[in-house]
Amino acid sequence: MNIYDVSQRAGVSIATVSRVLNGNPNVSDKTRARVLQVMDELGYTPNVFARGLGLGTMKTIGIMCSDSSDPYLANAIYFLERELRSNGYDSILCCTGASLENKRQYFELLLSKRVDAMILAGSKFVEMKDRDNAYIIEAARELPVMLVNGYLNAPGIYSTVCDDYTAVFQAADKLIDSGKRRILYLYTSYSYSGINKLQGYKDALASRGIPIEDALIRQCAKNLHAAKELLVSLWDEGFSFDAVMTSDDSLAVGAVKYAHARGRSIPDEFSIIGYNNSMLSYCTDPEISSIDTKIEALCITTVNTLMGVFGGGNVPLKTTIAADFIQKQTTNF
Amino acid sequence: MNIYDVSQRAGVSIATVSRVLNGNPNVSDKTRARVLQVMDELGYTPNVFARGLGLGTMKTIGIMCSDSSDPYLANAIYFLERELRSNGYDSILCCTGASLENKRQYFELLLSKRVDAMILAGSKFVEMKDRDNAYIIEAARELPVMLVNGYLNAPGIYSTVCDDYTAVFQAADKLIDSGKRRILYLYTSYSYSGINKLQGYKDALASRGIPIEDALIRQCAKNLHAAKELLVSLWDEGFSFDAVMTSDDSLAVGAVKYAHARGRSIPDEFSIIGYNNSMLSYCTDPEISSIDTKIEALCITTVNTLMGVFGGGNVPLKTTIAADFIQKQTTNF
DNA sequence: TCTTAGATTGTAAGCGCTTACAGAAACAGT
DNA sequence: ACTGTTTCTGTAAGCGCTTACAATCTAAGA
Repeated sequence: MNIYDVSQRAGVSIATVSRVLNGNPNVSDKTRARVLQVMDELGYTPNVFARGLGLGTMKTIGIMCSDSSDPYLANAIYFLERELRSNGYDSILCCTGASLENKRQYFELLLSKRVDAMILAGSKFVEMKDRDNAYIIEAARELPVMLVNGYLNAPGIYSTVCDDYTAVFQAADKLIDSGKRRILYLYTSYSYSGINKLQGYKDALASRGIPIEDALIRQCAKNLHAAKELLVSLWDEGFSFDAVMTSDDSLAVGAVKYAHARGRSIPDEFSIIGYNNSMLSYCTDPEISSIDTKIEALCITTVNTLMGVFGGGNVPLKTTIAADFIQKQTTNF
Repeated sequence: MNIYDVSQRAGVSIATVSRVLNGNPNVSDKTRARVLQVMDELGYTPNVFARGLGLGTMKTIGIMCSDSSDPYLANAIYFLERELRSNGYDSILCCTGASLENKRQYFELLLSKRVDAMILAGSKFVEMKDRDNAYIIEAARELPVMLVNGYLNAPGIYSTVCDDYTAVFQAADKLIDSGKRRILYLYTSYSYSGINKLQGYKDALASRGIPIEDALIRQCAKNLHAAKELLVSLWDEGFSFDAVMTSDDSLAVGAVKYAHARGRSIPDEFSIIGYNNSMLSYCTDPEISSIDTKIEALCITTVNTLMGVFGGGNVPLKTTIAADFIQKQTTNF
């Protein structure tokens, strides 16, 4: 059943039906009502392909995320999806994995689907080397590219970021207030937000006159057991520390396990601060104090910004949202 | 740039280009090579709308899940997506939330997008009341509907399920072997798999001559704190139990918290078995023994079955996959 | 060299919709 | 009643692709 059937039954031309479909005001109320009724009677739904062909758009946004099984990103997907839908857009999801080549490939794939915009969820999409981001920058000339928690300075690329720097700075500051001096910093990768977090840590220490020791700053696979083992081995080597901040909750879970394994008492003797305030931070005993990056707000802002771009409004290229420190049981502020 | 440009440049007709695009064998090798080269030179990608219009399909599968932030479903999404893509299909994801009305609505939405099939991930899509499933059964007359871990007996509905019954039966049996007699069963909902799990529990007890007490079978919100509170209050009321099995890892995490709160020693005095073997079960200390439902295998099978359906093969309506018991630290088998 | 089947390619008619443009209808002003 | 406007509707030309069918070419056999 197609637009022609509807037009026949309603006794009008297909152009009129199409106008009704598209909310064109040049249709008399009477005609519009009749057409709508016929559509309803027939249970007509327009063919999206034909529509897309004519309009050149299918009201679909491409969402890329590096790993939907990361609870943080899974949440992001959920919120992005919900917000897009409430604005009348659908989404095509691509989980790219970590490899740059995959990201490029999936990106192309989404572009070939003629999506109206791309949302890259998670900071993993911005590479350190500029030339590795060329494919994004180039695409942004054709369609809006939205980065959730990432930043690239190029026309057509809109960023919604969390103020990770301040969040970590303040959290570290509180740790220092609570008497900690040897604060370990565990991070998983040098992404846009990863760099900001690390800088927040360094500046907080510096601002309190605490020397920054490279040995206290450690990279670690994003895996709770890896984090636990790292801390255990550092400790067993005699390396001392009285708190740990991590760039991700999963590492903080590992820190709790380390503390249990080596009998360190939390939070007084040993404090832990995670990041993302994900479900993981509620699973351990004690529950992990963590930084809530307001993922829902980030996603809402991202979609609102995108709609602004579609609407032709003058939209800021970068929006920053403040994070919240969520005090649970691994700190005693 | 379109197929016409390519045809011009390659000195052939658009029909030939189209044939190359579709892998039609009636093209000489020489011509094919030339066309492919021109496509490459021009960076040509076919317009999906036009293609969809012509073919009546866009090689897109609708995926519905009730909640992508559930780690189990997030994983499912990841695997489904990956498998579909490797078969040349894209996916449109819808996270429906719990309400039946939403599910219906999103279902319609995906149908209107002319997806080639629907995958419903998670057992939450099969309602207890048959008439609430009517919309699915009806849709299955038009296009394949795949249930991941759910079962509906109707033409066109293909199920890939985990053998939850046996998994729970055997796990309960081992608990009994290890000396437990008062085994609490915590479940979140009466879904297809929920019913099977519960039956496995009951039959295991019955087969060992242990009476089934209704008071030992408890429903609980899917929330670790709710589970903890439930156990704490049962215990404080003097209700005794020496093990707990849950229909979801999140409840098992709550059980660990309860054990810590009330000083019960795991696993000897108190054993815990979770379900899904998700990341949550690795976060606690001790880590939770859990049942691995082979989500990856389920997803692979689902997609393979779907491809079989597309290929016109004779495909079983229901495939069952065995689960694995993963022994960690909350049991001592 | 002439046929002829088989391989290859081209022509043109859709697929269902949008929309520029033209035409009809309605209405007000004279 | 006659124009000039304004409002509404219809016609028809795409959008870029697929594919049935017709046309052409090739090469083997007579």
